[in-house]
Amino acid sequence: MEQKRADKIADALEGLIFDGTFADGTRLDEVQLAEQFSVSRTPVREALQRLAQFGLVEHLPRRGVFVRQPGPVELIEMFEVMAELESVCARLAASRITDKALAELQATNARCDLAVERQDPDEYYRENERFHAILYCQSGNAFLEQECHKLHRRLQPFRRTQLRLRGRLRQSMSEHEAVVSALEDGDGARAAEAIRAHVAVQGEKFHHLIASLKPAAE
Amino acid sequence: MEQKRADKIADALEGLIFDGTFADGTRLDEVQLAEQFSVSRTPVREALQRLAQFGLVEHLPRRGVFVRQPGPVELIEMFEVMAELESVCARLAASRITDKALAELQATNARCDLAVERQDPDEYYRENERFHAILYCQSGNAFLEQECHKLHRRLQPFRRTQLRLRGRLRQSMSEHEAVVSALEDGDGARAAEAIRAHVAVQGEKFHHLIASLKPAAE
DNA sequence: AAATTTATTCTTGTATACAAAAAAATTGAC
DNA sequence: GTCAATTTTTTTGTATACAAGAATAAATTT
Repeated sequence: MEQKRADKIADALEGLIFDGTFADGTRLDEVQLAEQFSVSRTPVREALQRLAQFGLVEHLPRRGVFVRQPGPVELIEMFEVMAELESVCARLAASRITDKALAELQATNARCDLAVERQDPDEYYRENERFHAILYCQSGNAFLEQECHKLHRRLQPFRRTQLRLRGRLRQSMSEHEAVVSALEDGDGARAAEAIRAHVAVQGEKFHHLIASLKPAAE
Repeated sequence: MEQKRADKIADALEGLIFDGTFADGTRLDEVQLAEQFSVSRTPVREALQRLAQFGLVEHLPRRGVFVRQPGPVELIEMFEVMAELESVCARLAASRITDKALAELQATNARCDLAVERQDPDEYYRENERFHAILYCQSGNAFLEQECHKLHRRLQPFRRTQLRLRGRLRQSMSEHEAVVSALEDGDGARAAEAIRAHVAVQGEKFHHLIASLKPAAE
């Protein structure tokens, strides 16, 4: 499991874009990054190409690569797709999920509950991730699972801010329970609707998401 | 819009993988491809990395890149996801589609009909592509549209063989009409179900798909 | 003769060198 | 002084050179 230098650079750059070090529209200079990472331009270029494929940067031929933060509209769209993908997972999982996975889902949810009691957002975050990962897996469709993980990862920085909303943790919990309940009953339609409502950006969440974007948009 | 050499090489390699010139498991030698395309290793490597991101080849560190044709299971999974994505498009389009787009959808379908009459599979193929493209666009979600196009493109070589099934063209046509009819009524659920049934691999299509894979699998 | 270890070769990953294109700057004209 | 044109400089894209790891072949040992 030897990771190439290019991979590590790509990960590092992804982090720097996520945490706002590189604002939207910033040009990423190859030679500058190269000496910053103490490597040649070659691995830097590889990393940038990977980021371009992931949509984090835009590569204009003969012009350079520029950070491409999603705007409000694109973000809403991505969350809509995420909601629909997870909805599909839930519907498929309703008939395909194993007893063991269902038990693990309940256990994960219980740990979420504990995290809410302890007011531990980080722990909640971890268990929440696990909850969704199980759902993806239990769709029984490995390709769908992969696609979900990709988009999930892409939306990660925006979802973290969402969890800081007052009372959001408890509400998120009850939404999880609705999903589990529907899965227990093998009710695909209900499970799909429950997870869609959980993931979709609507109501308060919408305003909070837009507000969190303001600094970067300026 | 000057296309880099690497882009052209990526496209060419994609074609060579699609048409079976490079069978599953084949190692793609950098220097060999480089002299074959009369370029250096650099653009070849860029092209290979792009193909790896698209999932057409697998890149084992320090080992090389190998053609990775999807097996039967993965193919079924991809078609399932495609069906669900298009289903989402249809559901969203039902409430978002413009009158003009609906008219164009009907016109496209009429041209499909003509192509069936003339027994012109190529013409049908083109108009069929257009039908789906309109649907993606009318979801009103540009991100979803992009994702649909990506997967659609990936599945292209496998879908072409499907259209050669006896009587498949006419059946495909009537399925299109069911989608349009539902969209005319603004019935999202019915439109979603219609397009899902249209795209999903089931019944005869399943056997034909598996059969078409046999040569490559050997 | 079989196996293990060592040496050689081959291939990938990285660095550097070069070429072409775009951006910037300087010079010239009005 | 401003605008345009040409030159300079910077930067990307490509080629080549080098280094390190993996596969293979050879040789020595058991």
